[in-house]
Amino acid sequence: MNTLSYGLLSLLSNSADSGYDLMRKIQPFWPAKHSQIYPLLAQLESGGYVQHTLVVQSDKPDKKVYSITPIGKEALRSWLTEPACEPNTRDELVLKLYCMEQGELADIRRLLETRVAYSQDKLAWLQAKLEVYSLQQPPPPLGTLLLMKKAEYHFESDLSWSEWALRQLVERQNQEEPNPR
Amino acid sequence: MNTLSYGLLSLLSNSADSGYDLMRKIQPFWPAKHSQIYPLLAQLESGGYVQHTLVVQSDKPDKKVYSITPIGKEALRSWLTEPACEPNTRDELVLKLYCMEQGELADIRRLLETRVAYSQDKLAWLQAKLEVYSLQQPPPPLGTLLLMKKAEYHFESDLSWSEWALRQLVERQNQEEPNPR
DNA sequence: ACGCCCATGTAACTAGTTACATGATTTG
DNA sequence: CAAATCATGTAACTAGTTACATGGGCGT
Repeated sequence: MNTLSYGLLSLLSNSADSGYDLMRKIQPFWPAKHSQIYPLLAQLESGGYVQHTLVVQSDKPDKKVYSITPIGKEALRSWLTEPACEPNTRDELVLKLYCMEQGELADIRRLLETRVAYSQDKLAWLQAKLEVYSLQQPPPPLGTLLLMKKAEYHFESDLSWSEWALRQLVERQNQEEPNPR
Repeated sequence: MNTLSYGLLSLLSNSADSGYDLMRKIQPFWPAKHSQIYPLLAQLESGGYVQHTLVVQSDKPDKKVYSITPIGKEALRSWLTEPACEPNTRDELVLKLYCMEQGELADIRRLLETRVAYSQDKLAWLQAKLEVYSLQQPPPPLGTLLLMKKAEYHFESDLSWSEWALRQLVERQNQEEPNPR
């Protein structure tokens, strides 16, 4: 049982889902491809943590809808008593910024502009989703709200930072080419 | 050439360093163990991107100090012209929060308290480091500043979120046990 | 017609972690 | 006297990505 397995159980503890949907839902919190998820679900099923029923669809391919079992819930319960391991972030942009002196300012500027746009998109998408959730009756479980708020905090700060960084860069650029013409 | 290789080159473009030091410096931006770094450095050397000189030390074990070559700098230059891939974060805590209904509120509370303390520590450490850097003469390269500021933004937001989440949880806890005695 | 979305799976590979191995020096 | 730090490396494993494979429906 690795972290991704627990993550899948965690999603299933809120609602039954197909492997395909689990894959998309877990992306923002724990990136994983379908090729990793399908075998894990089979493994979880053979361990008795989940079970599936085949749902036949006419317009779309048939799917396996997985649901959590009492054994799965017990596994989550004991997992929750253990401390969480430290979060880790891998961001290629920061590695690039560290050696920015080696390249063209225009390239670095493009990288930062891309990041600004990315954060804006993510933030807008999240806020739309939070809006929907706030109107929902009955209100969604507290866990869901905490997650979405965490993502909102994160992208707000990422946006602020990247905008600030871009301003720093533009300042530097102006210093290097003062008084055009 | 994978991202970690470029990351090592990026660090070396600012200062020559031993594998051991590179390992510690790259941690915050791209977690990696020494067992991954040493073979990569050997590979980078055989590709002509870096070279090392043996530095004999009396009080500590001898070390190999790597420095970047013109070929390495050229590799960085072309890497900087390519777009950076999207950042990804893996945080076990969010997976745990998502299934918090399955466990005890006290356990969840402990998890959040741990996170609050963690963010506070990181933030304090960073701000001390930023303080040192601001006094430094000559000022450090812009890239370094951008990175440290990014980390500061990040831990500030993480701290705000985790404190907010903890308040939400305590509220919920009070609702469940109203008017003690 | 071409490509994307849905849906599931396996095979081959790369990336990353844990464990094994060694050994001196400093700190509690 | 035990544990941490410095320093390098390899071996064995787990985790994660890319590529291969299939196939109907839907939009342009």
